[in-house]
Amino acid sequence: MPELPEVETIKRELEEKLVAKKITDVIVNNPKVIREPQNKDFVNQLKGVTIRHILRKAKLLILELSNGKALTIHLKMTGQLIYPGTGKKSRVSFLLSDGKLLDFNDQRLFGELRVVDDWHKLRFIQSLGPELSTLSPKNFQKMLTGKNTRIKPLLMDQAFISGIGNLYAAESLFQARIRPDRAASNLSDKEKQALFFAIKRVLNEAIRCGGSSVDDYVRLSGKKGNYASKHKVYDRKGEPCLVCKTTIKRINLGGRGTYFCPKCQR
DNA sequence: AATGGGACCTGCGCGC
DNA sequence: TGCGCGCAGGTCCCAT
Repeated sequence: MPELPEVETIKRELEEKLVAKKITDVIVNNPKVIREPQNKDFVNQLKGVTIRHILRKAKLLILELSNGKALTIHLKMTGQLIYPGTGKKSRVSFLLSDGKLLDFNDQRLFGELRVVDDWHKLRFIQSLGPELSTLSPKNFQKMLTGKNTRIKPLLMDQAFISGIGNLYAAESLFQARIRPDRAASNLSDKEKQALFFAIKRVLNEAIRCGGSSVDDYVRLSGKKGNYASKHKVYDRKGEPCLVCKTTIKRINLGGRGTYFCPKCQR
């Protein structure tokens, strides 16, 4: 479930550890995670190139390379990047010029590695909406007007706002005291503003904590992030609300488990 | 156009 | 105990 805070955490750690290092070899243990290019070109295009810059767009990691190409990494649900790695359970390992490995692990094989000429042209990138951090509260308010769809699936719609997934949508809506099944268009201006600041606060705090380690997510070092202990509703079905002690409910919205407090959130 | 559901995968936890 | 099933959720794709 890596979302914006988890990917941002890894991005910062990669930046610190990998920039200016060279990829000297690539060990492919499971080619399934390599989406582009399909053949040996993936390895050939990476061997001997230096990692110049590391970027994050929504939940996608982008490593810009000295040959003008980019290595993009999407962790999807169970992807991990570990440095220094062991190569033991990795799907793909990158041997670096310092003699250490960068491991890409991914239990469920949903993750995606690509080498592309121009990452800006990726369809995934082209379809992304803005990140909340680039918006003003007024912008955000305007974007919500006329949207009859339910607020939680809307927040998770990467074409609308990018970076937010199931966990942070739930936590942000709790902080803003808004029920996840409300129609976006019927939120008051005050609620829209509260939501804007709640998302900002939740994402920033999660980044400060190094992300939420539920399921498989770990930081680059292999250590867990610390935000999971701060969750108010996510994965707390049947437990008492930390504010009012009402039992946290779980409903299904847009095919996703959705946690909320029926009393605090209206 | 918005929404729902399935597909992609694997491991875990549940109920019987 | 062991088995089968549902579930976890990011993204794409198709149907309605």
